[in-house]
Amino acid sequence: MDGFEPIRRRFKKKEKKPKCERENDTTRTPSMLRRSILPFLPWKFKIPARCPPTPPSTRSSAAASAAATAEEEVDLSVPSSRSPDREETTKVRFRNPRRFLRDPRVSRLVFCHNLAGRGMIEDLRELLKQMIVDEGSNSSPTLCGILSDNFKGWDCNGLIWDNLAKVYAETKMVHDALFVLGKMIDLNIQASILTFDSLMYSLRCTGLLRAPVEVARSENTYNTLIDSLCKQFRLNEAIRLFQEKRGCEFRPCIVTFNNLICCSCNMGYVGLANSFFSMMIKHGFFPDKYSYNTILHGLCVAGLMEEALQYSEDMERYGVEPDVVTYNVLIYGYHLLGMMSEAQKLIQRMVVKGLEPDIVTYTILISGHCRGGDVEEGLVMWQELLSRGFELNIITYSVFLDCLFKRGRVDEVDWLVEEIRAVGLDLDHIAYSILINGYCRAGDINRAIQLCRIMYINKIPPNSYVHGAVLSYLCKREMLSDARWILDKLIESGQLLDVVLYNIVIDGYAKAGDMDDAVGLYEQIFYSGLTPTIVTFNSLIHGFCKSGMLNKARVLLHSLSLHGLSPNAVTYTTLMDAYRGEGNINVMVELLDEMVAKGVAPNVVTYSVIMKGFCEQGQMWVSRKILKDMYDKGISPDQIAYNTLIQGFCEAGNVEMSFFLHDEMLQKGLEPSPVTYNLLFNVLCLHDDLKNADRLLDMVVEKGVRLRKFAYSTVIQAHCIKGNAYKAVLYFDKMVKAGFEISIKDYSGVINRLCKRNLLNDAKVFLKMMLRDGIPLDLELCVVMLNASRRQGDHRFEIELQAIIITSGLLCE
DNA sequence: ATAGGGTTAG
Repeated sequence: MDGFEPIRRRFKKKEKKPKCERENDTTRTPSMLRRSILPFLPWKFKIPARCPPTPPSTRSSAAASAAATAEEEVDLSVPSSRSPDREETTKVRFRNPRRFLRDPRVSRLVFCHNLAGRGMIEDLRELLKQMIVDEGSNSSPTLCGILSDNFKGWDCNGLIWDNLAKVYAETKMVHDALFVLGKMIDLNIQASILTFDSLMYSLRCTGLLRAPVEVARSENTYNTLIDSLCKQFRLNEAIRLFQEKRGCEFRPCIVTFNNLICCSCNMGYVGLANSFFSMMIKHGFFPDKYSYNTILHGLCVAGLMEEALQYSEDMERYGVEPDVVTYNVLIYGYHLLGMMSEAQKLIQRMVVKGLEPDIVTYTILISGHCRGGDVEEGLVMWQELLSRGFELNIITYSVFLDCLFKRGRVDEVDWLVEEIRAVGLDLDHIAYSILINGYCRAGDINRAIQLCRIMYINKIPPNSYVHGAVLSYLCKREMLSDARWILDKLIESGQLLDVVLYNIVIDGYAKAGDMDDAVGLYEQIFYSGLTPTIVTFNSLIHGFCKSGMLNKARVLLHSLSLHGLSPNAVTYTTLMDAYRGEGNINVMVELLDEMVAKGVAPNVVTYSVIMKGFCEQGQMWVSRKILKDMYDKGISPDQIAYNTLIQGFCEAGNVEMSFFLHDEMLQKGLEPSPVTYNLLFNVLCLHDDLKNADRLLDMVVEKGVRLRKFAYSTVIQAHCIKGNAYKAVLYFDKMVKAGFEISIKDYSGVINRLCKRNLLNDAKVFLKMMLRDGIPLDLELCVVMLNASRRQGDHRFEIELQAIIITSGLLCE
């Protein structure tokens, strides 16, 4: 009975595995555990007393075969279907039970039928896999013989055959799998699509791909085969088979067309999907809701909203009613384009049509709002979702977790994870990677690594997203040798790595100005059998620009086509920014022209770079015009675009225009950023307009805007310079209350300026605050105050300061 | 058989 223990535990808790990691995953402990347990299963058979075991000496092969004709009834003890802890007895008829029940293969196949009967398919497969491993390759004739001789007519017998074929396929014993499949055809047992899938997967690198076609040539085989190829993203082979066999050997069905459309879309070939759509109509099929929804999805993902809407109108015209999926697909399309207002309009339309938004609709909306920076609206949606009583799933929770991280609300993550656990959901590999990415970005590498460990414990090994998060963390902190060490270890492990991981480290080198290592790693990409992407080149171009090798960068731009790559907006913007940095506006504009000529659309960053370039040349009004053009071109300027222009006008001393742009931001629904306020406070203070600076500060704080420390200290120091010590103290206090960490620099900035204006008594107020906060004096600040006290003849303070200098040992440093 | 979540570059 001992051997049952781990198995029994499995009855109680069913574990879920991420779909994509099911295949090929041999490191999962449960299966290793099970594999080591299963051969020792203490399966008990009670051989009837009237049928004593044959003494070994009399067991000749002749006797055995003679006895094999008799059929006898045997009692079998099996775990009870109601309670796995108990056993129950089943009567089974066998030909020659003595012989067969001593054969472990037979007893295991009995167990297999028992498991299948109770729907425990995973355990069934595990047991079959163990048998196959024990028997080795070319064991299929023996096992098939036992199955067909003794188990014909048993319930679930077909299931055993099917899974035997599947497990052989999974164990890469393809010849055995094909043998079983052939026997199944003889016995008229239908093989499942899952089995075909497994076989196809095992055969994909061998020359045996045709084999299943040879053994299983039913009307439906080609459809199954094409579906299976589509599921494995082997579009070329699917199309080849479709073209070769269409008309003569099989008639495609609507599902096959839908699968071909789906696969084409998933691989990014929407045009091809369109052709299949037309071809389907030519074959006399009416596209159904799956056909429409699938192609709509493909169009939406490709950003072709207009065509998608066209299809959705056709759909209605031809009497295929759009359903929730249709609307969700369209809403997702708008989400991808960042057009959440259009998405909202669609919701209204679907409600008018009597369709209720479901959990997927809400997930898309929350994700869209949070990604667009409107977390408040995301929260409203989240509340609505909760109030509707939907049962939340891990995807919805993941979206919300990601929102929290992206808005820097890291302390709220814990309770959400707590809630996920409380409702009985398990974190999956995406949820983990969101957490790990979030913690890495928040700088909490310890939490991230702790989560990696938990992933291993839960048998969800960290994947490329997780490795990428850790590598980015290290690269951002210029811990490049550590990043490289990890990357090398991953390369050594022999698995084909995601080129993104190379990109991250190459970018790290480029940003650090280490172009030798950047180029070295770039070459390693080819050694690893991978291909660089446009991101790889953009990082290299950025690196060359940063190192002042602009010509090299430009040459790289023009060599992209040799690698089959096209420059994108980032490529051009990087180069344009570099030439701008050198004050070479001409080349910047030249590159812009080249970019437009090549059909690469400038984006909001490109425009910001151009505006900055013109501002730096004193042409603010040209920049202002560019900002207006952006609206005409349908590109919404972001905070950085406005800040760039505001900075231009600030540096030109045009306070009025700076504030005009600030107001325009608010009017356009764009929340000014902390940088916007830094610029505005700075320009007011430079122009001695402290009245307005105070007013703005009070107003903004009142509104709950979180300012940077720079904004406070700008105003405080301006007051010091003007000698408004009272105001300086007031705002210093507000800065402290806002929770900023105050250092000696903040105090010395204030004290310096007060001393310069001979406001020694006010300087003393700050000195007291500073000592009260436990911040030690430094020599420089002492000397400043010492000189001021001498100038003002404050001998007492002078002596006090001298004493401080001597007793604190500042002179010895 | 169709829909929703996570990495890299300016």
